[in-house]
Amino acid sequence: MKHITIKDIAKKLNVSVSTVSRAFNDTFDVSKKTRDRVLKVAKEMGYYPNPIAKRLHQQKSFQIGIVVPEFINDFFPQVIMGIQKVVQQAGYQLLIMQSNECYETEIANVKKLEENMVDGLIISLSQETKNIDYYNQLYDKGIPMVFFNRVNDTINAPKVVFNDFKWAYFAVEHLIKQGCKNIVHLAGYKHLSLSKERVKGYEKAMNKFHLNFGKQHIIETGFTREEGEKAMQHLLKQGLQPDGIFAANDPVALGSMKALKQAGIKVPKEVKIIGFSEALWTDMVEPALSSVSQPAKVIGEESAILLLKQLKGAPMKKTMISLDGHLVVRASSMKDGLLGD
Amino acid sequence: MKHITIKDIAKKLNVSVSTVSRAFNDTFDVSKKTRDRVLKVAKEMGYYPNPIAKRLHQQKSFQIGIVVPEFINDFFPQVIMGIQKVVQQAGYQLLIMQSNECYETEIANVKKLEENMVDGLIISLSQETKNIDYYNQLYDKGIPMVFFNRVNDTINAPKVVFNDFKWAYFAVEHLIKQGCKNIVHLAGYKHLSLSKERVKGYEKAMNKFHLNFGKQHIIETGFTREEGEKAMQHLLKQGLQPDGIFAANDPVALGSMKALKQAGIKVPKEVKIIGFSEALWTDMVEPALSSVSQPAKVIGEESAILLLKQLKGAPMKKTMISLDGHLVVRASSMKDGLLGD
DNA sequence: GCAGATTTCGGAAACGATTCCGATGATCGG
DNA sequence: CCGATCATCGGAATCGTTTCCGAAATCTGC
Repeated sequence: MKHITIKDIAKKLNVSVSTVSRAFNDTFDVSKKTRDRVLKVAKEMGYYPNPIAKRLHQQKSFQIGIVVPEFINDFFPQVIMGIQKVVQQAGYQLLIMQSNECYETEIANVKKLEENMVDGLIISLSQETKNIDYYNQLYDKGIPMVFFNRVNDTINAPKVVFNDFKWAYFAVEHLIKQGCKNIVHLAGYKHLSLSKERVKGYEKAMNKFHLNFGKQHIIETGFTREEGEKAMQHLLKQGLQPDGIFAANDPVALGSMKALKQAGIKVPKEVKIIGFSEALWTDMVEPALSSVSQPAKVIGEESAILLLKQLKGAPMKKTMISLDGHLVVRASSMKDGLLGD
Repeated sequence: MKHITIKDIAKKLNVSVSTVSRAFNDTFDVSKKTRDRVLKVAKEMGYYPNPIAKRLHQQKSFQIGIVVPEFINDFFPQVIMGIQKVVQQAGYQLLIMQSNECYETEIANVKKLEENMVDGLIISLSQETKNIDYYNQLYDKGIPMVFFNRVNDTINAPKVVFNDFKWAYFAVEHLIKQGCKNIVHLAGYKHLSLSKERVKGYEKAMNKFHLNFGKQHIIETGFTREEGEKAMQHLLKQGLQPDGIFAANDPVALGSMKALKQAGIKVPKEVKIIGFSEALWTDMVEPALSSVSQPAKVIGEESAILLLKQLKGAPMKKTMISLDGHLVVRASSMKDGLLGD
């Protein structure tokens, strides 16, 4: 029942505990003969070092705190998988918390992680979070940190983001090439930098093809299906029917699709739709939803690598890694969609 | 930069460290006056106790290990949320690992958690896992454990499961009441107890209404959409067209739905379908998929409560908690589905 | 063969908390 | 007023490991 310690081995071999410790840590000042003896007996007794004692002595918890807005949708779990894969090899553990898109719980989570003495933090901001003073204070105190995806312009710590601007541009360009001329952008929340970037990408594509009709074609919706549905219904009620929709994410795209169907408007024949973020169910709906795919796992891996560098003491300037994805074109945005009705 | 310890407070107040410790732990042998003094200064200095030192002394890691097959789909993340909610209040942390449905990594994960000296384990077995000797050894050694959902008959530790038998029965009964007479069950994997239970529920309902045509109506499929699609295609090629399908889970149900549509067979008019587990996208497909909803979060909470009881030293007999869900009836299984085509 | 360098190891301090033991001073009853 | 109880606190051990310091023991060169 009781755990075998370094002392038990020392007693059995009539050596000191320091010798046993040296044998395990492979230091220079222990003879090969005694080291082999120690290792052999330790294996026989089923010894493995107590990580808690090690942590206390080395003044390091070997734990990394993670705060994400949620993890019931598939994006964040995939990011976390990427993080886990990288940090596990370096001997670190993950403490995962979720803010539920709420600023107060987000900060409370970070404080709880601080009390647990995590060695570093990886964070994705909640929708609500606008004030990031606390984070900048932490970072300036020297605590290793990385932010991903939900970031903010004023953050000092390094960031890993998706290239929202570029891929929003490609998404809209794709719609235009499929024949759309009157494209509406159902945007998320204005204050998030990812929304800003996507709006910029939308505008650039529209300008390039001389299709820009101004800000009334950009509608702030939020990120849920219900909000997408309502926005579309509102638009139709006003008598405005676009022929293309670029949605902030896949649920919003789906919501707008439902509203169109209910109004008897055919997708993709009359209106073409493309979403964002590549949810797991995009090819299960009908017509199958085109979308922009983000490399969630890679985002996690890159974030973890950046954090590990900081943990090794590497000086980290205000860096930002911007990752690329790819368009997943399906029936909902095709000129002559085979599956469309 | 450096962390404030109990010694710093002791020095500042000219008392011993033991007094400071007593003040925090609220023991009887410290005067209220000095306790208040200590607490006040501690707050001023921003002190909080080092959890690692506490863990070392108390010979407890305050960590709980979790092993699940995967967490990119929504079921397991929801369970984990339930666990987290309960254990966090009791001061425990979660170390989450995934087996990727592979027996070897599952065992490797458990061993890694042992080395990290977790105080207890919560496990959901992989598809592959048949041999559970290692788990029974661990449990007999006295390590607190709870299994959930993916369990096995020979496990000694307490279990928390969904009442698959009962709700499979209700699902099939629902199809029968909607007019189905020739119902096929697309089952998962035979060796899993949840599949066995669902088969039993299917059979009981069929027997009750004198509709049982034997084992050829039960087809082992696995758990993916592709497998559901193939199974259905195979069935149609044989000239066998059921009028109802009870699927092992939602992806399999969706796969069969696709195969039916491609063959020009109308859902739910000609064939009615019900799935299992209530994936997030069930109301996004068309026709919306009926399903059996499992209380994932409650499963997590109950598992955590059972584990905490063991951690407090409560003797735990071979118990099993069986939870109920509810039917979510949508268009895919309705006699006169409004949304059906 | 001996001074000095080198190898190898034991003892003890340290990490930050808890807790047992004993000592001091105050208080109380008779 | 004095022995005994009680409240309050300091000192030290403890948890399991690492690491510094110093001391043997062996080895090197001359």
